[in-house]
Order: sequence, then structure tokens, then C-alpha cells
Amino acid sequence: MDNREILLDVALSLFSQRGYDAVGVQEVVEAAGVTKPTLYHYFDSKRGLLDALVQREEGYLLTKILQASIYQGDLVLTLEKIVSAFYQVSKDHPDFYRLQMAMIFAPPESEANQAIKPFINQQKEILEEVFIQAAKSHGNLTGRHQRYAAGLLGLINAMIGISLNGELVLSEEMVYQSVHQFMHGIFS
Amino acid sequence: MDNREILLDVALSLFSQRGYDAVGVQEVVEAAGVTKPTLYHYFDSKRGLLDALVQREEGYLLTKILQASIYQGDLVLTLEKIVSAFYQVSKDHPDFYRLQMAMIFAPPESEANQAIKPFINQQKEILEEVFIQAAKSHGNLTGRHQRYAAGLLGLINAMIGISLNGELVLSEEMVYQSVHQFMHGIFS
DNA sequence: GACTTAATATACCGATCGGTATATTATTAT
DNA sequence: ATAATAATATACCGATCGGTATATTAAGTC
Repeated sequence: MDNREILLDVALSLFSQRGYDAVGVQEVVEAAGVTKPTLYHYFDSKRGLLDALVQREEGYLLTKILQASIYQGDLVLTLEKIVSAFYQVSKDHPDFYRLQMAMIFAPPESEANQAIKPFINQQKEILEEVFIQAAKSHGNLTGRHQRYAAGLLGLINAMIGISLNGELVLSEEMVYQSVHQFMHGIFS
Repeated sequence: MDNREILLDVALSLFSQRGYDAVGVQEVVEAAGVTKPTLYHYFDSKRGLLDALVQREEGYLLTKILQASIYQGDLVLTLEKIVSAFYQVSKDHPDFYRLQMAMIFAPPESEANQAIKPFINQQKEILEEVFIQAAKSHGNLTGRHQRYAAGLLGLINAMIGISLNGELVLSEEMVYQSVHQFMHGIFS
């Protein structure tokens, strides 16, 4: 077994349950069954551990979103693929998604928010690119890609937030409903 | 000046900037120009300080929302009043709203999330009551008040989140647009 | 087999954590 | 005026914080 991966898994679990600041490195290494120098051998610092963790998980998420976001002329279909990819990742990696949400809404000067910010911007840029492509055939979308990307991401994260509280199941029907609701807001 | 109020103000500022866990009581009392026993005279613990802070600010917010949520037969009008109240509070008390967002999305076992949860539930209950009242004249709303309340709250917080990042101004037109978008999702 | 490097542990560092025992100074009530 | 209480400060507590110096073991490399 790879202690580096074990440390990342344990850190993900603890950080997502109680928060990055509230969990000490001592607790992480104890839960992982190793000692502190092992952690500091693989990661320069506690922040480095968080960065590596976020990198691993965001790599997975961004790959899925990129695959889903190849625009081929049908905006609704593309948005449904994207929303479906987000919902699927949130179901496959609920711990990470909980942590990501906490980091997104963490105070701007906190380490957690600073660590996630570049990846959230990447998510936004991927969505913006979709709306930029779509604007070539739907003239009335022009110039609003930033607002649309932010709005869709907000809707997606709101839905996932509700589902992580167990109050909603993100079925494929919810994908359709989410996109439908979003498009109505755009065109009317 | 009242040292208790000063402590609450300073704590709000620091917690909203860097997070509850990352800010120590020493830093709070230094920024407030007092010493630790003064803080512990007014509040039993660091958690007690957070609770008192949340109580003060949520009292203000809940009062505004309650005033706006008196249903008098016009659902759209009522929702516009509610959304307007939320947006106004987020503009008048941006620090608190930033802190509230962080607490809402903080890990479920964190002190921050546990401290805000009852107030968020109160917000939900107020919105649910509106939809329950409205269902008496709009039969097709019946039985979905929980989902609608959660969905509207999600939309409101997503919009406020964007505005706190400086990417959007929550004008009265945004109130109209938000409610319009939400209603379309419900009726179609 | 000898040498090097990666991976781990023991034991420790100063700083900060949340919280308090004790004493002193204002304020209030009688 | 005096007693009681509220409000503050000095100085301290053990525990934990993130991080490391040193030593040892395991795993390759020549």
C-alpha cells in the first residue's frame, strides 16, 4: 500500500467532515497509521497536503467536465452532459464535493479558499467557452458568457448542496429539469 | 462604548475574512483592544462568542424576512419582497453574509455549521410557509413546499455569493429576474 | 557487496491554542 | 458610607499547533 495515497484519502475524509482548519496534522497521521515525518516526506506542509489532495480530485472532475463540454451545435444537449457530469462526480466522490463546497464558500483570505480558487476558475472557463461557442449560432447569447457560466455553476452547486444534505436525489430527470430551468431564465 | 458589542463586531470582521477556526481568541481580543477575561466575561467560550454573533445578525435577517413573507394572495409579489429583503441584508451586512455562507457550507460536524443550522432551518420554514399558503389557491403547488423553499434559498444564496465576489450588483431588476427565473422552473 | 537514496520512526522545538485563578477597579443598590 | 456585583487586567495553565533534527531501516543502483 502507498502511504501517500492513504494520507490523501484520510485527509479528504477528515477535512470534509470537520474542516481543514479544525483538523491537525497529528490527527491525520494517526488516522493514517503513520507518523509526522512520513507526511512531511510526501508533502512540504499541511497546505501542501491540501494542495495535492485538491489537485488529485479536481483533475478527475475537470477531465469529466472537459469531455462533456465539447460543443457540437446543440446547446441544451451539451449543458445536459455537463450537468450530468457534475452530478455524477458528486455522487461518486461525495466527500470531495462536500470539501469543495466548503472551500468555495470559505472566507477569501483562508487557505482553503485560496487553494480551490484556481480550479473553480478553470471550471468557470470551461463553461464560458461553451457559451462563447454557442453564441456563434445564437446571437442573443453574445457577451453574457461570464454571467451564464457563473449562474449555471451556482445552480449546479445549489442542487448538489441540497443532495449532499440528503434532501434530493440527483437522478437523470434532475439533469433535465436543471437545464430546462436554466434555459428558460436565459431566453425569456 | 460597549466592549461586548465591540467584541462582536471585531469577531464578525475577523471570522468573515479568515474563518472561525483560523482566528484565535487572542487575536480577537487584541483587535478589540481588551483582554481575554473580558471576552470570557461576556461569552462562556469561543463557541459562545460565535453563537451570540450569529444570534444578533440572524435576528436582524429573520425579522426582515418575516416582514416580507406575509402572504396576501400574490405569490410573485411575496417572493419579490422576500428576495429583495435577502439582497438588501446582504448589501447592508456583507461581512455577516459572507460568514453565513461559509457556515452554511462548512462541514456538517464543524462548530460553524452546527451554530448556523437552526437559523437556516428557520429561514427554510418561513419560505415553506409561504408556499403552503400559496398552495391553497394554486393547487399545483401542493406537497412541494420543501423542495421549492430549498430551491429558492439556493438560488438566492447563489446570487448573493456571486455579488459578494463583485461579479454582479443585486439591483431591484435582479430581484425581478431571480423570481421570474424561479417561477418559470416551477410552472413549466 | 558497497553506496545512495527513499521511506520511516523517536523525540523534540517554539508558538499558539482555548481557557482560568487571582486581584483590582468601576459601578450599582441599600 | 458600605456592601455587593459587574467589568476589567496580570499572569498563568496544560494541550495542541505546525514543523523538524537526528537516527534507522528499506529499496534500488553500480
